[in-house]
Formats: sequence, C-alpha cells, structure tokens
Amino acid sequence: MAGGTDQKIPAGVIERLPLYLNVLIHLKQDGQGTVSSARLGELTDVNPAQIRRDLTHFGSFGRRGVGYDVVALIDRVQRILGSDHTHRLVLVGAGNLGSAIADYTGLRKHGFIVSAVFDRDPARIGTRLGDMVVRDVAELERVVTEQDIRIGVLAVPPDAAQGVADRLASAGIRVILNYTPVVVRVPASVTLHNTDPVQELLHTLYYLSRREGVASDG
Amino acid sequence: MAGGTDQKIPAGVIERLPLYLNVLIHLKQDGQGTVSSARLGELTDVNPAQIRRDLTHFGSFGRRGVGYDVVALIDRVQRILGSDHTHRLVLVGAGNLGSAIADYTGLRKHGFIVSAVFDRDPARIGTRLGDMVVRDVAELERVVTEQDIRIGVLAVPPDAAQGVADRLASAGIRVILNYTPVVVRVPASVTLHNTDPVQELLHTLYYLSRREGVASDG
DNA sequence: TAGATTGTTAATCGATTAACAATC
DNA sequence: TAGATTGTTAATCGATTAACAATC
Repeated sequence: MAGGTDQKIPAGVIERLPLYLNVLIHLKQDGQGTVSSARLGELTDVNPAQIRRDLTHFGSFGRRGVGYDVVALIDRVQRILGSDHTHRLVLVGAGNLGSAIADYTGLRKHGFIVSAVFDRDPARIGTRLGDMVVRDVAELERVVTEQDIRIGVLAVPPDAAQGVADRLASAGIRVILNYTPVVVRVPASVTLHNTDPVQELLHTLYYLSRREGVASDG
Repeated sequence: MAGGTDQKIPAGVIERLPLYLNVLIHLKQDGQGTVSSARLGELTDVNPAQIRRDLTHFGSFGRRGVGYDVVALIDRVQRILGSDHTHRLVLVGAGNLGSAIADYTGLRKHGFIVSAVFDRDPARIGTRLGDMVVRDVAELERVVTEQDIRIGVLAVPPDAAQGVADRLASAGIRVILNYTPVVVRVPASVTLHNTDPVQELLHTLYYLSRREGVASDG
C-alpha cells in the first residue's frame, strides 16, 4: 500500500529532489517547523502541484491543512536519495581545484567523505591537504578496492583525465564526477557527471543576448 | 525566410546546444570534416531525430545524404548562443577555487575572458594569479561599470557569498555563476547559476543504490 | 465549524520519437 | 542511378498544471 511502489519514477522527479532537500535544510536552519508546497514552490521555482505530485511517488508525507514537517521531510528525501548515510569518495588531483573540492563544505553537509586524495606529482605526495595526506596516485586501485569506494572525483590536468578515468573505472568505481573540461569516455558500468560550468554559461548567453536586443552588431 | 524565426525556442533546445558544441569542437580537433546526426547522437546521448529537429529551429545547416559540416555547424551554434565573440567576466575570490577557475581552459576555449580578480584579504591583494594581479574587492563596482562587464563568478567563502552577490547585482552584472554552496538571492534582473556538484552527486546516488539492490541495510 | 493545504484525478501542454518524402 | 541522410510531418509519450474532494 503506497510508499514502496518503485514504479518507474520519472527522472525529472529524482533531479528535483536534491533541490528540495537543499531548500529544506535551509528552512531547518532558519528554525521553520513546517512548510507548505506553496512556500517550497516559491523557494525552488517549482510549481507547488508538481512538488506534491513528486513527493507522492514515494508516499504521503504531508498533513492536509498544515503542510510538511521540515525535519521529517528532510529525513524522507535523504532516505529516498540514499544520502541518509555517509558515502566515501576518492579525490584525484591535489592542485588548486582538488584543494578547493577537499575544502568544500557542501560535500560534508550531504554525507560525502573524502577518503583519500591522490596526485602524481612527487612534490605534492606526502603533503597535507586539510586533515589528509596526499598519496601517490599509484596507490589508487589498492585504496579504492580495500575501502570499497564507489565515487571518484576527477580534478587532474586535462592530459591526465582519460587515463585516470580508465583506472577508476577498472578499479570498480561506479560514479565519476569529472571536473576537467575533457570529454571523458567511460564504460557503461560507470555513471559520469561532467560538471562543466562553461556549458551552463553558454546556454545563459543565449538569453543574455536576446534580452538586450541585437543592438551590438559587431 | 526560415532561419530568423525567433518563435519561442523551447528551453530544452537551448540547453542541448552547448552539448552539441562541445562534441563538435572535439570532432574538429580530431579532423572530422562532416558529421551525421546519427554520429552526433551517439556522442551526445541525444536522439538523432531530436538533434535535427533542434537545429531546424534556427535554419537548415545540413546537406542531405552527407551530414553537417563540422566547422560550419560550430560557427552557427556559436552564433546562436552568442559565443562567437568574447565575453569578459570578473572573478571574486582568489583562493584555491578562484585560482582553479582562473586557470580553467574551458573558459578560454569558449571565449570567456577573466578581466579581473578580486579578493578581500590584504595578504592576497597585489599578488599575481596567472597573468593577473589580484585587486581589492572594494574596486569591484568601479571595474564592473568601467569595463561594462556582465558576468560575475562567485568563488568566495560561504559567509561572503550573499554580500558579494548583492554588490555584483547592483553594479549591473547580468549573470552570476555561484560556486559557493550558499543559497544566494538575486534580483530578477540577474540570472543565477548555481554550480553545486553535490546536487548532481545526490541525484546519482538514487540510481546507485537502486542498481545495487538494497543489500547493505546498515 | 471554518480555513487551509494536501493527495490525486483529469485536462493540457510540450517534448520526444518514428517515419518518410525530399534531395544531396 | 543508388545510397545516404537531411528536414519535417504526424503519432506517441510523458510531464506539467489546474482543479477539487478529502481531511487535518
């Protein structure tokens, strides 16, 4: 009876859940006890009816006349996504980008733990990065296997990207977050996420020039 | 006729154009002269019929029986998006993240130029970052106005995010690329892009736990 | 009870895809 | 001419939204 019906959840629903979660965490920090779909809709730019419909794919979490309990809903959404427990990941590349990622509070907030950091540069190996020691990338496969790690973050120079991706894949990594601008190829067993902000900038550009008229013709 | 018909292009189309562009640039580098929608479909994971349909919103660029001229199509897509000429941007925050962004080759590849880098830390102000000198964030408004810059990149610590966003907005910035994990509020005149990779990780998590069964119950 | 807001159905809208005639 | 592949129509599919009865 409801709840466990795993009946083909539309991909769009899954993509919106992290968005809801983010705003919910914010509301919790602000001390909000409950939230209506209308308010959630304002904060996420999603139609309230759609939010309610999205949530009913997993059960009914709200109370009519009242709204949703913020803490309870965070809990449910995290359980649905699988972020109710921690996930270890390996970070490859300890340069500026790698350092920034290791520092990133957003990861910890959602239960992601950087288990190990690797680099190929002897000058960097052995140095500290936050509370971790940078390891030789030669140890990559061993650490991934031993610690049964499923998520890998690529923060290496472009020329090293494909090679490291191959190694992550064959070591058994299931998800690769690619921070390089390289078009990386991975086997079907791996989910690749390209986080290329330029891609987003480009598509924004379209609307930008449109809004300003085609005044500047040169 | 055709071509210039600006008749409400679906947002999905605009979002896919940068994807096509990225792959096309790759094909060009590989020396490919032409490409079929079928091949483009393989490389982008988009249905070939959809690619053709997407492109016809802007005219007909292909040759029947042959395919699309890679260089010509790159040119057309860049013109549609507005990335056929350069765009200056300001970068706020010269820490690890800011440094990584300033180094990012993906920006230059698509005609984005980092015009100025700002920081609030006196220890950083005046130091070099690539071929640029880090300036005092106090100069932010002046530089944005003088150089008529429309794009701003937020790479500051979380506590400074909203404040800098406010300043960028009132200085006349049109697009903000937010690299912080903070939920930033901007006026309607500004397009905000949150590049929170954790958001993507979270939604991948859903499929990850699904694929592996619910074996690990702890 | 009266007011509010959910859960859910039904209607709308738009996007995706298959198919094929046009044509290189 | 024969083969290939586009441009485009028409059919399908799914997602979005409006509306409202259920119910807190």
